[in-house]
Amino acid sequence: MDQQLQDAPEKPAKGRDPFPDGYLGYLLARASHLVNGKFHKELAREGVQVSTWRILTAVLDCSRTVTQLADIVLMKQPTLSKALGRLEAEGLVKRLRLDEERRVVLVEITPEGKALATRLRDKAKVNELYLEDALTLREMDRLKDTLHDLIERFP
Amino acid sequence: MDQQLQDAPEKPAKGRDPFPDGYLGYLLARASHLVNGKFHKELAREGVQVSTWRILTAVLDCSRTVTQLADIVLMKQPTLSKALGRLEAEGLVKRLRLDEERRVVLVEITPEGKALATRLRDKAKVNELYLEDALTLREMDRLKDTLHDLIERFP
DNA sequence: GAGATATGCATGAACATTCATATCATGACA
DNA sequence: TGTCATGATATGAATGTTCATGCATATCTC
Repeated sequence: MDQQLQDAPEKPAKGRDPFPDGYLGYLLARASHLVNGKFHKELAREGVQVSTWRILTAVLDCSRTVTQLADIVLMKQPTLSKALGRLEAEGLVKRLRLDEERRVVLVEITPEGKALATRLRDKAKVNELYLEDALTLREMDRLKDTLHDLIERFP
Repeated sequence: MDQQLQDAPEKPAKGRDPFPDGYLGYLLARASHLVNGKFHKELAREGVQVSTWRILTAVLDCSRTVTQLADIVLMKQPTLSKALGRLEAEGLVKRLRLDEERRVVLVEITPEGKALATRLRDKAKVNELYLEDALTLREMDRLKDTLHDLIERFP
């Protein structure tokens, strides 16, 4: 048992993996945690919450309704509504109720929000460059394509 | 702007994506959310928490220290300590302080825990079969290899 | 071998997320 | 037009997570 404790579990050797190492769900979670975690720490250093980053980025180029946005940013709708409250209080987004369909709220970024989002997005792009130490550009593109397919086709 | 609101944002067409769709961090998060989310709903139906599933699976084949385990299950150490308290109260794991190194706590699965974990793991394997509707086995293997490489080599 | 430093885990208070449900708007239809 | 089913968003209470920190143990240095 001591031997099992000594080697670092975070980097399982390719090939063995009983579980959860060979389980795609785990690999995806781990890769996501790793890649995003690095950037999230940068955000934390700037005092920016992850939800702020996700939301602003998602509405930077185009306004979205709350429900659409919840799907994009991978949050439950109530979680998002509360996060929007915070962002609105900070003046980073505005909520507008649509006239044509008064149940719907459109989330729109403010100039302040746009400034912050643009700055963060640039940092994120830099962060993505670190990936080139781990994967070739070819592998990256293939990985992105595969993930796109998975996302589009998963039941 | 209406047009942008009408089409489903969750399935971006391959090729366009300014941001975040073309951002690998987002694709990984989304794929992980999708694949794991489906299984997590199954767990919820059985009244099993995600943390329970992750922890039990991680110690099913081999005991781990708290710190090791926190890394494996992608949780912060305090979060894990509290989850372990719950699991221990339910009789699914035991915590043993090591004699050789009395700072360290070893987390060991109990027979009850093993029974539950085995059952859940089987369900997870079934869940993974759904992936075959989205990706070929070849693509799956390649994806797993790429993720392994990414995890091993990311700075 | 005593003091300084580091490591592993636990815990309380602050904060975020979630579930269930409320609220309000819309559309269908009798 | 009034009622009902449905949809979009908000909110309160319960729950979970995290940060900061505490305590105990181990290691290092002189």
